[in-house]
Amino acid sequence: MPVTTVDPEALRTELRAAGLRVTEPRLATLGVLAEHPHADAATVHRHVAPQLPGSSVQAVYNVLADLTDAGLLRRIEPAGSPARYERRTDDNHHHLVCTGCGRVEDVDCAVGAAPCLVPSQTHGFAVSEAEVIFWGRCPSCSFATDGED
Amino acid sequence: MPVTTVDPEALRTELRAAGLRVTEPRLATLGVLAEHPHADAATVHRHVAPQLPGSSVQAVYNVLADLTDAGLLRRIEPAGSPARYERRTDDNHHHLVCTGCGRVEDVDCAVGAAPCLVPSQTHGFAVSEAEVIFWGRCPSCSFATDGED
DNA sequence: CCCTTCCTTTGAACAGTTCAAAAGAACCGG
DNA sequence: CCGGTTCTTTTGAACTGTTCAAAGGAAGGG
Repeated sequence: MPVTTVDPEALRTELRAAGLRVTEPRLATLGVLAEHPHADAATVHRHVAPQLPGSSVQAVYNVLADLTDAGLLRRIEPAGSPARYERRTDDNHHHLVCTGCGRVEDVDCAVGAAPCLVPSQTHGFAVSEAEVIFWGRCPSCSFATDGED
Repeated sequence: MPVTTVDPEALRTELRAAGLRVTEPRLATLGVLAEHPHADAATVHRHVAPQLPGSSVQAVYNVLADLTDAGLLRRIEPAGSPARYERRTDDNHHHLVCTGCGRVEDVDCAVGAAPCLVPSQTHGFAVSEAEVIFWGRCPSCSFATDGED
């Protein structure tokens, strides 16, 4: 199951397998996310627009929502950032988010399956997933700590 | 360092210690959060309003922002929920969030100090905190899984 | 090739939050 | 105890990111 493919043929297959129709906006969106992981809706639209003149931001939102529902995309919402989307849905990994610029990087999880962590108290909850976000300063922002905050 | 105090005297001391002036809106907000941990801005306002007639939602936002900056409150933003605030700032604990109703519960962290977890790859980031959110269904929502989703 | 279903577009609306200026209250000094 | 300065609150509006709804258009099965 390729996860960062840009090959249109593979994208077609992925869409069909998920029970979705193959359309240009969807192919373009998946293509953009393959090259720009963790892009938000506005970023996806910015990169999709040149290939699909006249496409709207709302169209991107629709596509992203459909693909997310179908399990082809995973949506992450770090505090203070707009929602971001990524194609790595098959593994359980975590994120490293820069408190300065919002940059997001993937961090592999030691345990492959969710939930990789178990809470010490469950309060009766049926826990399905453990979401981990590591907050820190990326290399670029570490040098510019003065003016910030 | 009391953390769930409603005693006005202790709240005063806390504010002064943080270098903030003691005002009714702030005392009321801290009081509400002591009784309703993980309340969002609207909820805080709803509980503050009766004691302080004429207070606005914006006033609550200001107070919450000030107290958060001063370190008296911690702000958490689970995906899909408005920002929530809590008074437990001195320990490093995590959260259990219900995917059905958004209910939030505290989960103690095995390791007291942040970051309690270390990422397997740092990508050059200076990691300061590991935020963990356990997603699941609370007891009430577990019974009503049918209609949902 | 047609029909049904799903998708995209368009336009508007919405929630949560933030911004800015003026009025008011808290604290420090005398 | 009182005045002045500084910090807070109020008021009103604006903004971002996102969602909703109706109508036109395209994809895919027969």
